[in-house]
Amino acid sequence: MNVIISNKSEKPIYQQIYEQLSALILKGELESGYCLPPIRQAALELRVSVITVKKAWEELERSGLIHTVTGKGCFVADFAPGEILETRNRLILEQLTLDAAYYKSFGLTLDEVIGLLKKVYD
Amino acid sequence: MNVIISNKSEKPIYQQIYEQLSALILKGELESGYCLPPIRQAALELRVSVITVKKAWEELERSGLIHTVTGKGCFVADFAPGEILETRNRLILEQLTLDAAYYKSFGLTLDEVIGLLKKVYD
Amino acid sequence: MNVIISNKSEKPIYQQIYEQLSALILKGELESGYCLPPIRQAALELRVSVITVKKAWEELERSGLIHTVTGKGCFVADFAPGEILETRNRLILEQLTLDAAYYKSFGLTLDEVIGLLKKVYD
Amino acid sequence: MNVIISNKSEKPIYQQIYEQLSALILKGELESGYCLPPIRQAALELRVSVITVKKAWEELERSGLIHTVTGKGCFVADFAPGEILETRNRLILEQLTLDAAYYKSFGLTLDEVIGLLKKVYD
DNA sequence: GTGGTCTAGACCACC
DNA sequence: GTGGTCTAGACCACG
Repeated sequence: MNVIISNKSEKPIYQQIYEQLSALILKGELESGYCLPPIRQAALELRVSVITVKKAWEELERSGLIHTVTGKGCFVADFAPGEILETRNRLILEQLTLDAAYYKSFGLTLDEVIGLLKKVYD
Repeated sequence: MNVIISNKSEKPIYQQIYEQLSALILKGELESGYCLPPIRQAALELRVSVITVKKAWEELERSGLIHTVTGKGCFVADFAPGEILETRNRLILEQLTLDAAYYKSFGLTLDEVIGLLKKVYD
Repeated sequence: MNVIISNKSEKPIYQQIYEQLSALILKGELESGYCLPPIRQAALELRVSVITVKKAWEELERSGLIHTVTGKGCFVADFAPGEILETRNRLILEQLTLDAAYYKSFGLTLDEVIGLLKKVYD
Repeated sequence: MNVIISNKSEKPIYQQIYEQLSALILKGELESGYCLPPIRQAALELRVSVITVKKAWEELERSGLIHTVTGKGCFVADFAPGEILETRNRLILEQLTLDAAYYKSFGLTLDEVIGLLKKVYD
């Protein structure tokens, strides 16, 4: 599953799961048609409630990243060629826009941000 | 006060106040020794609860940005020369490190991030 | 068999099969006495479980549309003259009544519904 | 609240609540800014679990019909002029398209459907 | 007071 | 076996 949960994070657990799985799918590490583990098994592995896992799965389905077949399981969705890249870029751009607003609120110029980014981007 | 509150933001109100005031202080727009308005007056201006304002003030004090004098008011803290810049950079670096981790989780290279950042950084 | 199954439909598979077969019978495309394929063969053709096919067959028998003869097979039922039309109309009227209630709950008049229906009824 | 729940319906309870409330909002019976009852109170009135109500409320928010303010309550959203009509028509058209497909599967002509509709549309 | 999240445990429909 | 729904009850953050 390769999902790490932190109880200390201010983010709700279901969202941590959602974000990590969506990242895995959008990076292509989980291929189309791949069958996710059953929610009850995933709940055991992650040591969270079944409902918490289900909530994350629901978000993934709502985003069009997985497809649920009742009685069979949940499968990574098919993507049209290029669609996966497009979705990835949209998600990242949304985040970047928020981040940029934050930096600007401190009066940072674009060049300053780039300079700092180079330092922390291992 | 120059603080804008949005009920539609997913951020709690006290945090919106905290972030905007800390940005004002760290940008130097509120000088050392400046006296913040009494919380009751600020609450009226911002149309929020006194409790909410108090919580924001407490956060500012915890960050060392303001200093409360009982019975007199809350004052923007004194900063040693350069200290204000240092504090600003520390806050920004913390955020940038988190952001960088997020971008990397999608497999983006530093150059790609910089390219996107240039687009959204008006 | 002329039955199309969609895993992406929100309807359960057995119901998809039931609806399509009942429509075929009520439209007269499957005549009285016609012998349905054995459930195992139907399951292979439709690429679904035998249990699923059996459930659809059971629904058809419950509706009086087919008749099972143990050891021989399942046959489309005999209809008295006019009976098939009557059954068809009863099923459709049940659905139409439900639909009409839904439209009315939004305050639509009969004329508005008819107008919209003309647009979507290719 | 004017919501009627049927345990006999094949539709899940949260969806029944969602559909009826969205109909009320789209019909304009609940005006913009109207504050829905707290989920716990609604749960008592409707004699269902708090979570079930919450699920319905979440769907409403996802559809853009209500707006949740943590700690204050849930309010009927503001609509741009005409937007509410547009949304209403979109929802109804979706349903009508499904219904039309069903009628056509039985071989009904448009005129036949209209004829039957006139009978059941009180 | 409000909503947000999480839990454990149950029953059902479907395959 | 799978997911879908519902329950009661708990704790937290926010105002």
